[in-house]
Amino acid sequence: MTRLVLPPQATQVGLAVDIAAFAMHGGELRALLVQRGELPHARDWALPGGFVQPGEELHEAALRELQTETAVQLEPRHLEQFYTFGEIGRDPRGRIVSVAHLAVLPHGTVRVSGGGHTLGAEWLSAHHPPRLAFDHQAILTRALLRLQLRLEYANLALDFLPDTFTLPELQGVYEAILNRQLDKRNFRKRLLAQNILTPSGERRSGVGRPAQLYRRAKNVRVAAL
Amino acid sequence: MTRLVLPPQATQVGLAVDIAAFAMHGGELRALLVQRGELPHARDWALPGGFVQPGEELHEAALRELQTETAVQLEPRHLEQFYTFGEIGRDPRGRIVSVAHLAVLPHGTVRVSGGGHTLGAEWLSAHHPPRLAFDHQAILTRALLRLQLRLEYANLALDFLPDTFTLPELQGVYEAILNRQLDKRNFRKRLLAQNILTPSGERRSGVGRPAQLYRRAKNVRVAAL
DNA sequence: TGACTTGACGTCCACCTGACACTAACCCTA
DNA sequence: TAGGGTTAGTGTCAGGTGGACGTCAAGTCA
Repeated sequence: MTRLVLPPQATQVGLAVDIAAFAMHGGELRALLVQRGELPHARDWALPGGFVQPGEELHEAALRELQTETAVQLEPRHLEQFYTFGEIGRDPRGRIVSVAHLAVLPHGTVRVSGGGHTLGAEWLSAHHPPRLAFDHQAILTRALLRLQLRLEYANLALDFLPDTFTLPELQGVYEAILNRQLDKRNFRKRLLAQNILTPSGERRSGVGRPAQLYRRAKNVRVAAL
Repeated sequence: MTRLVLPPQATQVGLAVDIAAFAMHGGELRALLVQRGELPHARDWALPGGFVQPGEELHEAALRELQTETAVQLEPRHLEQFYTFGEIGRDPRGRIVSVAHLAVLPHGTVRVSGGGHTLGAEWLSAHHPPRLAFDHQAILTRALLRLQLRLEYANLALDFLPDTFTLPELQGVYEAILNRQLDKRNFRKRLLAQNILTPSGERRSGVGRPAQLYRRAKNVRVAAL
């Protein structure tokens, strides 16, 4: 085979991935953020992410960075590439192109800890995050939009909850993601009509009337981003 | 300011853009393809595209490549980045990441000519293209899906037509993009209800009953991808 | 036991969508 | 000039969807 070389005008750039990972926490939609330990933007909050290594696929890099920076282990199906940020000047270190990924964290993956070059990792408000490094606010905003779009078709919300859950809890997830209130009755009607929930038979007590517990119906395909 | 350097593990990759450009031609949806003049995949058909140059934004690179390879001059608003293809091995020359763009060619931009390193440029069937180089078939397929999605909300179809057009012509655009037949009466109902068309008063003769000519209504924002 | 809290439920209306068949206007040819 | 060919143009009905809305039910707790 003929020896092939890159043409000289091919720009060499740094290739990175960033991950906007979401979960429910305290009845609120939260994003997984890390506090940077290095320049540039040391001590600022940022999305987890980093450089793709040679021989590594984009989604592999995203999973690895998530793992090392926040100790979150994620399955590939919870990850979706959604936009690539390549603007000149977005990173002071040079031309760095970042392929941004959206991640939905299944309930239980919530324990995080800093690692790698970070000072720590935390779940912070997705709709009102602190000041973010680089162009990460733009990335987060776009990720939220995508998440809201996805919510409509895929039965994505179930991933935010444990195996069994009540309808009001599920509604809470929708409201947290969409950032607006929904009507109780219409919500039930819609969700139950989809036949993706089966009552577990048990009920959950608390304040007020106990709620029926549901689980994902047997034949329902798990949501893939 | 502290001197910043890229960390050593940062993968340097070739950064490219590819463009899936669509137009109507002969009552059919067509994609703009070029015949490669160089290895690899010499003489194969491919999407127009190429390497991003230093100091060049992604969308600028896309517009430039389109211009040099196909002589098509396009406004930025007709261009939308939609997915990034970065799989290892997608290009035999090494790690090359391509940011794929979707382009809608306004009517009249149809004259093309080969240029750059290509043997020629042509409008070929979008739904049944020839064998394509690299992973360009996957890119094209994804672009088509995005185009179909976009068609629903944005009033994207108008860009495929000249200033004045008939309703049957517009319906033809929808059908070509969606790749299925639509009902005349329902189509008219839907489109006219949107108040984005105004009758020009004139009519177009041909075979059969002359059709009313319409134009884009005054206050309608032009579709932006 | 009564007040409070939260869950559960049904109806109505507006709107949208899709299915469906006939008439109208023009051209061309015999 | 009459008739056939061809395409444009129109309305109705049924079913489904989505949103607005109030009331009763089942617990907890003081």
